Amino acid sequence: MDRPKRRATRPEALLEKLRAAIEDGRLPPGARLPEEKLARALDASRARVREVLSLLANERLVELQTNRGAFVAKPTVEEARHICEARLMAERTTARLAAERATPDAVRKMREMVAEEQIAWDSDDVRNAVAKSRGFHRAIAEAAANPVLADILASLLSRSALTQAVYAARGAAGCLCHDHSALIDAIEAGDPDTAEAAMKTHMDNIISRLDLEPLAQEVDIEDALRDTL
Amino acid sequence: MDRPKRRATRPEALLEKLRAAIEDGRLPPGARLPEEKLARALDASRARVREVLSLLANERLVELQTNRGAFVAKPTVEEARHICEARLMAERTTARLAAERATPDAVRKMREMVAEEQIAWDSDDVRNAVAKSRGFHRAIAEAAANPVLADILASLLSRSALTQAVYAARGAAGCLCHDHSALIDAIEAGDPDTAEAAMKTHMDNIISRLDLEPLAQEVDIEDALRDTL
DNA sequence: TCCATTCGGATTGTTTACAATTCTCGCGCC
DNA sequence: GGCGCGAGAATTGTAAACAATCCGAATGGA
Repeated sequence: MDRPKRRATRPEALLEKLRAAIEDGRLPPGARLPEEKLARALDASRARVREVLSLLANERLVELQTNRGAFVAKPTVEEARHICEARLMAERTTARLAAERATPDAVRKMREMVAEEQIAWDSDDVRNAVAKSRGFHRAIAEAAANPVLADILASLLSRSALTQAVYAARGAAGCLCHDHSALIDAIEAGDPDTAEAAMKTHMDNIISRLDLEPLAQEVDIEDALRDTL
Repeated sequence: MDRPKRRATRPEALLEKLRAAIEDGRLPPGARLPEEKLARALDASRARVREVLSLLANERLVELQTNRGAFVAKPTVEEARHICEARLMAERTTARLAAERATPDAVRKMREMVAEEQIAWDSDDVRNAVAKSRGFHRAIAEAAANPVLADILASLLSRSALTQAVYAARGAAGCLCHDHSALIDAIEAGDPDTAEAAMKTHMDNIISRLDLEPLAQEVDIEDALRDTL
């Protein structure tokens, strides 16, 4: 019963495709998401697209405006800070648990991800490099052997991708592979404290490369133009 | 334009109603959720009910079986452990942040919740008491002033309610108000370390009152009956 | 020339009906 | 009496049509 009759995309695959497109910036923050075009592009019914959009809205990856349609979410500075804070929490715990539970196989996967990330960086394939970086963090979550925690972290990683797209300082996207290596070493050594500390410095690095201060998110028109009158 | 013409329930209100019903056990784990009956009971269209069910499935509060319908989720022992672990993480961070940021108003709300919880306990209204207990934890999350974190915790609280419904040791549901008071004191004093510690012991208490060991979740029929043959 | 208004196209929201699958109950057979 | 089988009912999955709303362009007037 595996004949190619299975036209169209299954619901979860559909969601995954859209999420991936948003995560690596092919659909940038603020982009419009017309139901019918999505349906055609993904070979699905409009109803299904609608459902997927509703799901993504619940994850705060898209914003649903009544009677106006769906848009890729565009986090405010405020929200970006909250996401970073939550992610710091999740990443630290994940690193600690991974150090306690990681199997050799899981460690191998992490190193693999970092290697692929490095290759992508070397060939200036930023999009792919950032994707591999996410893959690395997901690999850690897998090693932590807690699907609930992994889901939380995955969601925060997705939203982080959005904040990076909006607030990344010029030319400074993505992680530093050096940090990654130190992290893996601590996890492989089974040292939770060191792993957590390494993750903390890693996250500090990531956050410090964000431009959360200077952007005036919403300007008051009157204020802005008062002295030009 | 506020005339009562607004028949039926708005989508988010709908979701909230269902979630609440699941949280406080009016819809117990494993319960069937026929779309049409829900639609009638909530005065909504079937399409909308469908969408809400899909949302709740994404939160793992209901399980969606293709062609078979929706059921209130019934966490396995494994999953229950994972939820507890994740919740411990979220609660500790929340308590710490609340201690750093709580306003007098927020503290007042916490005390209010605890008081109402105590009243409910005294009148043997278990369901209401547990609900107030959740409200208390939510109040802390609000004081932590991080909506992202608050959403994560809220989701984990919902799922915790499910695990409690399945695995709570006989007659030992809910939190201990004594713990709550100590926690609030630490938060009010603005002492993050003490608050986090208090929350940790509180969570340890909650978890220790769960029966996660003895239940054989899925029995192998052959094994179970081998020596009776 | 600029602004307000209105009309048409496009997109979203909702309902309806229909197709497919599963469950239940009753019948016949072993 | 118990088991398997099959028809009917009930429920879910899907698609299509309709209604409501919003956006943009063209028109008319100041």
